[in-house]
Parts: sequence; C-alpha cells; structure tokens
Amino acid sequence: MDDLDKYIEKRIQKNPGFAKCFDQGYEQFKIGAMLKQARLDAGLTQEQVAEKLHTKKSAISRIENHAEDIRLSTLESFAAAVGKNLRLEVA
Amino acid sequence: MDDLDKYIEKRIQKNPGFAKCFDQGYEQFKIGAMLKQARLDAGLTQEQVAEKLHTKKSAISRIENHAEDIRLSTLESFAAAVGKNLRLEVA
DNA sequence: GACAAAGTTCACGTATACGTTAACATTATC
DNA sequence: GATAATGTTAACGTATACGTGAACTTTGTC
Repeated sequence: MDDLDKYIEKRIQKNPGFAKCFDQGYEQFKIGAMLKQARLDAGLTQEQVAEKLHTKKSAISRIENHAEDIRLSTLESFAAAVGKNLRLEVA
Repeated sequence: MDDLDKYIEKRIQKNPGFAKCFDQGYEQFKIGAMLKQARLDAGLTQEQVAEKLHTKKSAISRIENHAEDIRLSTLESFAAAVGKNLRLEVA
C-alpha cells in the first residue's frame, strides 16, 4: 500500500463522509492517469491527440486530470488515438 | 466467424458507408450483450438490478439493448450490481 | 387462453460529458 | 530571462446519457 492509500485511510477514519465522494474521484483519477500514461508512452502531446480526436487540447487535459466521468466511446477513441486497444472485462 | 459477422462483411462490400456506422453500434451491442449475460449469470431480473442502481427496469433494458453509449461510472455500478468487477486495460 | 412476471419501447425532462475559446501556468530551449 | 511549446483551468453552449412513467410485447405458469 502506497502513501496515497495510507492518506486516504486516515481521512476516512477521521471523516466517514469523505469516503464515498473520494471513491468516485479516485476511480476517475486512475483512469485519467492511465490515459495520460498511454499518451506519453506513445510519445504524443495533448495537442496531437486532440487533432486525432477532432477536438482541442483543453479537452484532453480535462480528461487526463479533472474529468468526473467519461463515455465508453470517448475512452475507446482516446485509446485508439494513442495506438492502443481498450480491453474490457466483466469478471 | 458466425453468421452475424458474415452478414456484416457482405453489407460492407455492397455499401462501404455502412461500415463505420455499424462499427460503433456493434461495439455497443457487444457491451449490452456482455452486461445482460453478467446479469443472467447472477440470476437477477432487470427489475432487481434496477433497484440496486436506484433506477427503473426500462433503463436497464435500454442499456442492454439500445444504448448508443454508456458512461464509465454506469458500467462500473452495473457490474457491481450483478456482483462482478469491471476490469479495464489500455494495451 | 387467462393471468402474472419479465422485458421492451417511446416520449419527455434533467444531469452531465464534451466542444470551444480565452487567459494563465508550466516546462523546455536558447 | 526571453521565447516558444506544452499543459491547465474556467466559462459557456451543445449533444447526449440517464431518470421516469406509460403502454405494449414476450415469456412462463396454471
């Protein structure tokens, strides 16, 4: 368990109301970080990805950082834009 | 390759414009079918899943059949409602 | 074939993901 | 440290996923 996880546990102990809100944000944090990593692996800038998706770099930044949620289709096209496949499993 | 795939190939040969539109719909078809299968595996009705998600059975039917797109958060909570985990990979 | 349970489809309203612009911040590169 | 390239954030408009109720269809079950 890393430092972030430890921090989260402490916050939940102190303030139970904190948990639920953060769970949601935490998931999205992971997705954004995943997508950013995929983009960097591909050696692309946000602007380059934006062009492939017919949008602007600000939208890419939002997805990688502050997006509260994301459509499956957006996830798929982002993955395609950075040359990766999106695998989905319900297990 | 099953009959559906054969049908799709024929349609694409006859009408190239058909391909792109269907790709999108096809993906969503698969997701809906996946979720339906997961629900049946769990032995739940649409109405039971709907209650867990604080919504109505008509919404579940739409997701399983006609949904054009779906939010990641919806995907996650649907999976949770039928007792499964959603795994996501960008590879 | 009557009845109930389960599922489908439509229509309309609301919440929100995404497009876009503009201003600002951060990080190279010289 | 000036300049450019890259990334961030806020604000507002549009497109669309989802909530909901009602009418209908399908699928058991007797």
